[in-house]
Amino acid sequence: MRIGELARRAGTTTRTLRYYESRGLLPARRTGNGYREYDEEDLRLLRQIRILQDFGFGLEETRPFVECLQAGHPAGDSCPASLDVYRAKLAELDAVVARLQAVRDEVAAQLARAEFEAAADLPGGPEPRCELAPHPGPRPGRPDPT
Amino acid sequence: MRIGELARRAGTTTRTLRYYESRGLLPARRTGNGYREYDEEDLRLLRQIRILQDFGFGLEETRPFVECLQAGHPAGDSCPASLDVYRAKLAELDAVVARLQAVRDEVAAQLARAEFEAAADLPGGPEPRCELAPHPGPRPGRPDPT
DNA sequence: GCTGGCGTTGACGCCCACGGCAAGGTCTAC
DNA sequence: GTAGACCTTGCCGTGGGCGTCAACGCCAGC
Repeated sequence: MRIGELARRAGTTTRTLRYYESRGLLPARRTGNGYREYDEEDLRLLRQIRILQDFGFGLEETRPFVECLQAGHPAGDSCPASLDVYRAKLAELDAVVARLQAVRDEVAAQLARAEFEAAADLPGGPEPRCELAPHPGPRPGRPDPT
Repeated sequence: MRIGELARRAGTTTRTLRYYESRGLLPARRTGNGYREYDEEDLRLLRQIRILQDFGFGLEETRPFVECLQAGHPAGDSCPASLDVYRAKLAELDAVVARLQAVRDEVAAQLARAEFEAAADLPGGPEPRCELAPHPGPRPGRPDPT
């Protein structure tokens, strides 16, 4: 099949397939007129790439899976190199999630504090500020020059 | 103070400060010779930007905080617009964390399955494959959650 | 005067996975 | 013979937050 059909069947674009080939990820045979020629095996490789891409894997990270399939293994993750990528991605995801969770909690704390201070400033007196603002400053809103 | 000193005191670079100015985030006065001139208030604004940047806020998301300080408020998050940014970022972080967590679990499941299949293939006979790869289609045994 | 350390603007590079467009070649159908 | 659907290569654009020159101006010290 040619590039357009492969793209349609894999739910992607010809531009993407040409990009993969330029990266050496999905090489194509050529017909006499220079057109790229693909087969069902290429469709399998491509689907493997797309699955991993959907998971957020980088293109280079999909390479071991593709090479594993090209080597004739039953699945893209039948090879040790693919498992290593799985493990590395898992560790990376754990690290990212932990970091984002920490940021999330910090932002939540800042929001709670700021909301509390706003509520303390508006209705009652300026009393609660004695602990929250260490040194005296200009109290409420000044006339803004804009 | 001039741009180099401000950059040093804020732990950033002159390139960054010029970039902020080009974005209209941290405008600078100019001395007679064209040099940028900053004061302590600019340092406060810059520190506010840096804190939020470290949290992963985009530059545009820091703008309400900077404007809040410029308007004379005691803190960058003393204004409703800043609180809105906090809330939006919180929701965004929750969504991202949930998505990454789901991907993480999926990758963990794929890894466990692939490791199991590899262990089943290596030591014993090729028996277990009769169920895992019955026909040459892509049969990675995905959990099919939906 | 000359060196060196500051400052200025402008422009390009980077990363990543493509999208979009231009200018052309190729094949099929009518 | 011609429309139009496909294909080719090549190059620029995208977004975010800067890094890294390049080429020049300003100023202090010796």
